[in-house]
Amino acid sequence: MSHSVSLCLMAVDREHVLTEAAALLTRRSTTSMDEIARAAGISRATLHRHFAGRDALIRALEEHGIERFARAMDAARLDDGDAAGALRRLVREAEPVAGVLAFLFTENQLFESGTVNAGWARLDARLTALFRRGQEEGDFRVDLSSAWLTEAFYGLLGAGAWAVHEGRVARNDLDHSIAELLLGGIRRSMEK
Amino acid sequence: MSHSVSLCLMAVDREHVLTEAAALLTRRSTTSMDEIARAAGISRATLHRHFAGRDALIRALEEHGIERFARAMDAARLDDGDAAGALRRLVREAEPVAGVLAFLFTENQLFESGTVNAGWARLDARLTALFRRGQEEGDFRVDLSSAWLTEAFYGLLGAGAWAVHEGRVARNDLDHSIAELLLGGIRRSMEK
DNA sequence: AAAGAATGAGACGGTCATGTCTCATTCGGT
DNA sequence: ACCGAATGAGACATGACCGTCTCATTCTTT
Repeated sequence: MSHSVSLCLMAVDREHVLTEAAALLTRRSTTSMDEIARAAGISRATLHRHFAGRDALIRALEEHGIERFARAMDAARLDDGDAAGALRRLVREAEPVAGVLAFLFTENQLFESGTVNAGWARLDARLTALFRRGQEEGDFRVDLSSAWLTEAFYGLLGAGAWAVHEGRVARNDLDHSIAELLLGGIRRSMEK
Repeated sequence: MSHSVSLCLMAVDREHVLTEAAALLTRRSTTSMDEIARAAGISRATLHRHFAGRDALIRALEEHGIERFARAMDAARLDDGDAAGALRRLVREAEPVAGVLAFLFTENQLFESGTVNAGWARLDARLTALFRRGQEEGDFRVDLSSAWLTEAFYGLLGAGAWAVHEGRVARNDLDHSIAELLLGGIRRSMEK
């Protein structure tokens, strides 16, 4: 019975292909299947054997990105300690996924088929819950809606990933830059 | 001599076409020339008569967006008063251009022809100068580079425009949401 | 070594958007 | 009313990409 073996190999390939695809598509969202296949070191035929089509590939990438981001949330332990610390941890953990996330966001708009992955709602809910917790604990300001804070989080994460990719921000500074700007804003303040 | 008249009409059409094109392309960056033409109320042939091709249309859109953003900067009087106030004014003035700007950013990546419009550098310079002024006047924190603040500004502006378009943030709150988050951050602070 | 699965290479047809062209029509100025 | 410019409608060729297929080759397993 070679099922388990072949499935295992396919899984490995799948992971690798998705990684390469993400790297290319975040840079240029119109990358062709041929380029993706070549970057992944496989032929276009094999790529089509693993993913029914470009659509399916994007969907798989979406699933993968959602799962990675969910894992980042797990690793950040959003419910532990104060909300600010949790947010800092989340930024650090989510940074590697930022590029894919940004791509999926803009791409989701392209999919006007209406079938949005339910995973997004779960992620949004967890993120919104974090902001709301910070507000309820008196740590975060309440004049900015948690929905907007969620959007802003994604926006800054994407902008940061892009800035690093363009060489305008050092990767080492990224966590600090994003988290500090989000938490403290631009203005200099004496306390806190 | 009917030159002046015809040129005038073409200019009017051009403006209108660019507006419609911007509206469509910000929503879906792969909108076809046909759709753009129909939205602008002209035929595809006429669209091609005004703009040499899709490429030229995007370039014209870029020029238009850059000029609008430059005008927003003028209107915001970046050099007047304290930097925070100037930033607030800029957010307010730049909000209508946010969607186009966001589109042009992601699209510029698609143009890997290397020929980036020099106008971007001028905008970046003015924006960076504002942040630097705030830092030098002791108003803005100095542990975040002005380059990063510039990127973050674009990122938040784009995220805000998107959030409004998706109905997650009220348009009336947008200026306040962006400016306040940028200036003060998420955290609640007693002073300032 | 043999059998079977997976892969690579490439051909093929189909779709879609683009860019160019022509021709009839309409609009505007004189 | 007339004439020229601008437009609309549509045909046409081109090119890119996609999805599918076949066939030879390579590897994996037994």
